[in-house]
Amino acid sequence: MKQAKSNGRSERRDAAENRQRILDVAFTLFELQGVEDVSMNQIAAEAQIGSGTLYRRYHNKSELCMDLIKDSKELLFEDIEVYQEENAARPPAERLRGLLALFIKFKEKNAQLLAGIENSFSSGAQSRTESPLYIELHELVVRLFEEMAAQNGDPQPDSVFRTDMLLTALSSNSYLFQKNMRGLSPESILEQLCQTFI
Amino acid sequence: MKQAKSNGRSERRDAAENRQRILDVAFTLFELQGVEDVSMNQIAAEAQIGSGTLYRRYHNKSELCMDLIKDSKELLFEDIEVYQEENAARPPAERLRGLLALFIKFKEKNAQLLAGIENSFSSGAQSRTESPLYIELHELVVRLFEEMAAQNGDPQPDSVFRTDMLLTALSSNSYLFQKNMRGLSPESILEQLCQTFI
DNA sequence: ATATTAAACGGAGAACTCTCCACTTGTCAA
DNA sequence: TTGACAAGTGGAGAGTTCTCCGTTTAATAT
Repeated sequence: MKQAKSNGRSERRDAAENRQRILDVAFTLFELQGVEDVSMNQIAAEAQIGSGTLYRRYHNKSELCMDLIKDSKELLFEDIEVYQEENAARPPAERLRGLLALFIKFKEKNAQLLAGIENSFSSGAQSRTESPLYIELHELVVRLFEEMAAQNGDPQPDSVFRTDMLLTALSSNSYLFQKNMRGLSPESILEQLCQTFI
Repeated sequence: MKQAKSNGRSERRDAAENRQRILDVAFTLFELQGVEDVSMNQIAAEAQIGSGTLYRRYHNKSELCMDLIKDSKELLFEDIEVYQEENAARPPAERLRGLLALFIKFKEKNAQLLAGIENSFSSGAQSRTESPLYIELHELVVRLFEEMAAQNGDPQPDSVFRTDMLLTALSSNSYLFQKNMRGLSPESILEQLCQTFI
């Protein structure tokens, strides 16, 4: 994990220790009290560092959550890739459904952190749509939509737009609303999404 | 405007004056600095009231924005009603498109306040989907979708879900993303929405 | 008029996010 | 080894949102 900075010197040892401590503390605290109810201050205090140090590494809680979820995210994309390869023969619509199913499973497993990511984007800054998770997923989905459009000679419904809508529908806000207010199960959400967008 | 409270005494005169002052100050300040950059404190100070008094009337900036937008909202619904009546003969898909066009015009005219409403929902509290604007719009759109479903005997795509998706696509987040990042004009957004959801 | 009282008031202060910057400390080159 | 210095640190403090609660006051009943 050394040479973290792509240019210049490698990360200082004490800095690396602090980073690890932050991650550990955050993980534990999130587990214990829920992401929403843990403040950056609390994390800093518990990790025995100044809040400035914490903010130096993570500009906001979002970024911290992203770092915490990185491994799961990589697993997700591996799963997706395997699935896509194993089902390369099947029609793209079906492969898209498979991808969505995997993503929904991922959402269920990381609901808290994902909600934390979306709710804690600091004011004027970036949004959900600029996170690597969004961008990478977007790419994959667009490709599938374009494959679908190529098969039937339809007057190309803009794949990028359609993908944005589909992923917006899977944002924590929208997804949790469907679960909690409309009472839909993950399975029926998947079903409805396919019916609406595919 | 007296007897505002449905039960009990009428609103106190000084309270009414304060309310008006708050609204005036907020309107001016929002105009001057942008909704995002005006704090509740600032409004209270400028209106010469304690912040407690401000919060007593509006639990958060969202509610204040909602009060400020009330008149425009009513105009919107009048416009929609007129349009629906004048075009009652046309197919529901077309009427839905008309409704969306009116709503988008409304969004353009009230972009700042609407964004303020969606961004300032205080933490655990209610969301976009519980505002009267959402609920009323939802009702109208569901009706249109159901009319559409009734005409062709399709295996009823759930109108409620479809409406939620459509309105989510028109939330400030999603809408502004399409405008600013994807570079779509209001017209092309309307076009794409129809292609995707109708 | 006067008393009563629910409503309205205001501002201190708790809890938070995030910035700033003077200070400290690993690291690397000499 | 040592010294320069970029990197890292910490905590005060500015600016927010929102709550709490003792005080004031307008509207009503008497």
